[in-house]
Amino acid sequence: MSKPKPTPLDDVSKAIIAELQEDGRRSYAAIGKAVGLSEAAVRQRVQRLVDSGVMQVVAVTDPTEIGFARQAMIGIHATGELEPIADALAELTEVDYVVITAGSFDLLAEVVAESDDHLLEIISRRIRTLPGVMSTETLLYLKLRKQTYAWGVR
Amino acid sequence: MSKPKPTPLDDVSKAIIAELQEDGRRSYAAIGKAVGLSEAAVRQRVQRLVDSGVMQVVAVTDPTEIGFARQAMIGIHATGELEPIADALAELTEVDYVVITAGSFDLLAEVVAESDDHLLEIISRRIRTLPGVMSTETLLYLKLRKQTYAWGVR
DNA sequence: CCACCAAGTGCGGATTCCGTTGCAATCTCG
DNA sequence: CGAGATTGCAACGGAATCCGCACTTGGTGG
Repeated sequence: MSKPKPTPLDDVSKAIIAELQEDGRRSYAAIGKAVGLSEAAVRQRVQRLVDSGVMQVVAVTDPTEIGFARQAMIGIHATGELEPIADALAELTEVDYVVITAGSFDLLAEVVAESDDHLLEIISRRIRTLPGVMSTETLLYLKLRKQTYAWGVR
Repeated sequence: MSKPKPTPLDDVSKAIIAELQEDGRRSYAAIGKAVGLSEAAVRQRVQRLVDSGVMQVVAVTDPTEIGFARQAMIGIHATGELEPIADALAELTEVDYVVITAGSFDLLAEVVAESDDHLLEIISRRIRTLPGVMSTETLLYLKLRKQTYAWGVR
């Protein structure tokens, strides 16, 4: 939600995040015991982390398991400013991931669709028509092999 | 964790997942009210969904916020069987995302690293040396614009 | 027909959550 | 300096939640 946070994030908060990366429903009391803080303090910090947009606790799934049959990464070549294009992509509900990159593509967007038709429509009607988009390349997902959220639990 | 799950997943479970995609810490009682089930039934279903590997409730963050400065998507061209390569990539802790794709790349792997040196080491020493990997292309992330987990909350 | 299994409900008791209060350390300026 | 503001944490009590268990209910198959 917010951006004004160049805070480096202290070790205790990192430990709290690590706990919640393992199990997002772990109790504040248990986390407190693990990181050496009271339950209320943990609750406060979690609230702050969520409010500041640093962390969110959510359910994640393999989309194919819940009826989204087609997924693809779209590599995009563009001209001009990239951020407005990224913003436009981000507004599409079928696009769940947008990154600006340095490499052979200017942008990457991950698309989750219900069918081939649906996927085709998103790419050709929603994405390729955006101003600034020169060309796209579709990398259709055949198999999702790993999906982890445990950075920092090294 | 498990694979023996061709279950299509019923509407109630989808609704539960949708609730937890909005807020992973929402109470079982509140979810039960929303989907029309008792608290205990919701608890059972969530437990089952997690145990079967369909869903997990976790904290997610923007890695740059917690000290991982460099991220990149690695596009990989390979020969032979792709699954063993995907498995090998999945074993690397710095790799948080692995997909087998149909397109100009055979595999995509997302890497989270602490520094340029770290990133370089992973790519050149860990990934490019894997048997079957012919060539790689690094798409360095400049800016993560969107990261959503709310499939099904359309 | 009945045993069996899966899934749901109802019900305490233990635990957790949550708002509030109080305290100590740190910041802030005049 | 030093009074006031701010921040972060501990403590606490009432409300809500979680959790395990026993008890229905609705298929399913022998």
